[in-house]
Amino acid sequence: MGRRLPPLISLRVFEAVARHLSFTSAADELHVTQAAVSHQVKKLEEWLGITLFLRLNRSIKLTKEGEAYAKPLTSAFDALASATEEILKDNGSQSINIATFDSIAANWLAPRIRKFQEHAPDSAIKIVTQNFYSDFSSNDVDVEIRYGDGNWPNNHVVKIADEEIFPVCSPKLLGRKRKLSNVDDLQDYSLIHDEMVMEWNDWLSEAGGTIMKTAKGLRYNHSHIVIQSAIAGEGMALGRSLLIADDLDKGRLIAPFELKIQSKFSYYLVCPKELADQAWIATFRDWLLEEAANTMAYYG
Amino acid sequence: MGRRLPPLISLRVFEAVARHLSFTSAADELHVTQAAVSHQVKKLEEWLGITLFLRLNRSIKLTKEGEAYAKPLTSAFDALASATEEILKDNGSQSINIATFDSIAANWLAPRIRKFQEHAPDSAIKIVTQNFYSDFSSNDVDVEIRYGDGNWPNNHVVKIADEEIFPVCSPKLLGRKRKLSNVDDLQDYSLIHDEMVMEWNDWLSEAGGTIMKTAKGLRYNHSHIVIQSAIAGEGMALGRSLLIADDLDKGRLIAPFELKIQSKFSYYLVCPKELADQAWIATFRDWLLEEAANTMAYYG
DNA sequence: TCGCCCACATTAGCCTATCTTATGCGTGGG
DNA sequence: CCCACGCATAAGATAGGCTAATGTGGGCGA
Repeated sequence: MGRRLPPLISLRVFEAVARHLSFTSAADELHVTQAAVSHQVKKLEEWLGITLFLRLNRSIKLTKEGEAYAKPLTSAFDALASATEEILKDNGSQSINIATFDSIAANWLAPRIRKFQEHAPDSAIKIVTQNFYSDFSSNDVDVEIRYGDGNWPNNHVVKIADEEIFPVCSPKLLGRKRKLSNVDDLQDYSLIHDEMVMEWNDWLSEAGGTIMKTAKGLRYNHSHIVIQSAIAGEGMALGRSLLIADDLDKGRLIAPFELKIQSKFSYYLVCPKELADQAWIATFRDWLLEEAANTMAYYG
Repeated sequence: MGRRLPPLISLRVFEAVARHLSFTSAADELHVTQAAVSHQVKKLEEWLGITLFLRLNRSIKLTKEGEAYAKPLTSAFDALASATEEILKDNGSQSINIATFDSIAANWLAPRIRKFQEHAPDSAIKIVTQNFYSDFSSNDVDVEIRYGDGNWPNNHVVKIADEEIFPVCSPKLLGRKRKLSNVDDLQDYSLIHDEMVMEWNDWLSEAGGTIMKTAKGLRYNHSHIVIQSAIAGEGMALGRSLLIADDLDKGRLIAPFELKIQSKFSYYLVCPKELADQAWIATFRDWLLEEAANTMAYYG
């Protein structure tokens, strides 16, 4: 047939820029840097031997040729996308099995997964909560959201969010106060211990507080019970930023200090290497990243 | 917008394979190896999580899904191609200036360039014959077909064809004979010397013949005059495979020996690096390569 | 029936296109 | 007037694509 096509990546980038009339926001859409977009547009212009954009100072404009070129490209890429959607949909009653710990499921994923359903209305999503890492050997788990150090060789691993640790409690615990001024004021409160997070004494030492002799207070091995417990006003807990964002937002919990300690653990999406390139996993990954970024944006 | 598209190269490869129903011939169309095609198809299948082809033993077949997928892809790529053609056409009264030596122009390029016109009907093609290499500093020359050693730094250089050197003459010179059995039989004929090619004695020594004491015969510095001279029956000449293919084909020249010596020079397409990626140059390059391959295929 | 060979698959390694980071540049806006 | 916005450019890292070589399975010819 001998169709001669420009470099396809350049074409796609150009098409995106033409829609946005902005290199920068096209870069956003494509998840690359502005520099990459600039390169690709330049490459296409050189390939064609035709200037496609007029670079004004704080904006760009399509040239006459660029204008005429962009339109059919948009339709063509739409066609590619919808053909792809179509084939995925027909085949797409795939059930997506997502494993994760109780706490992540209860306090973060479950309240948000409905939004993902809307992105991928044709897939049957199943959330499997378990308090161990899956080995993906059976077929009940496709991907897993893990909390840990990210070191899981032989798997496809993508970091979703870092985590910060800081004391939280029910507003009623502080009474009229909203803030505490000194870390050592914590000594006055009963502390809730969470075995999934750092020890209070470790946190205090990093925060420059006084180490406590005795570990007084409640002790749980599930963060979401700790959170429930804190909400109930049973004491001061070490909160995990991702998990308690909603509770802070709703006012069920408050953070009496500005101080936040960086956890050595983060959240990761993990799946078998073979699945890493699958379309729906990429979709899920992108959604997760965006959602986690939104959550973390809460902290400013 | 957030279109999710499969890797575009995979898509394109798949589309080609779907048309050809053959990995191998799609590879041909795309100018890559069969292995590359296999990789890309596999990649797309993994990305989608859907098998697109049934691999039978001596053929392949589209699956139901593949079939449904291929159709819209073909249209979409057609759309991309025709949009590209369109913009190039509108802008395409570019004049293409091709420089080359007299001999190449007269004996090879000129008889074929009409075919290229058909490929690129909207461009004004100009052939500039000159007996020196262009430096591309002025704008009268865009690309050049050169005969030489390929060592021209700072330029984009692509080899078009290698060259073989062997004696040729008019059929009438040999009379009833079509072949000569021994290289030393050449001693009986008057020799035409071509300064653009190797010396007869160099050729004889490589061919295992006897060196001649005196350089008898005519001497020219333009191969195409040498060829004319040989056709006119003035003697035996050292023919350059590419240039004399047509004359051999038409019977105006014959080659009395099977023996061919590999020239240390070849034919190259040369252009300034900045132009190397331009669409029409790539078109011209592909056409040249194919045409040269056709010519050389004459020698089997 | 045997073995060849045709087409696609696979593996390992190279290479180049693409991307990133860092920085430059020109100008309109506060 | 100077900042900051938006694109360009340079240099270096990386991943993805390609190749060459080889493997595999089963028709097809002798």
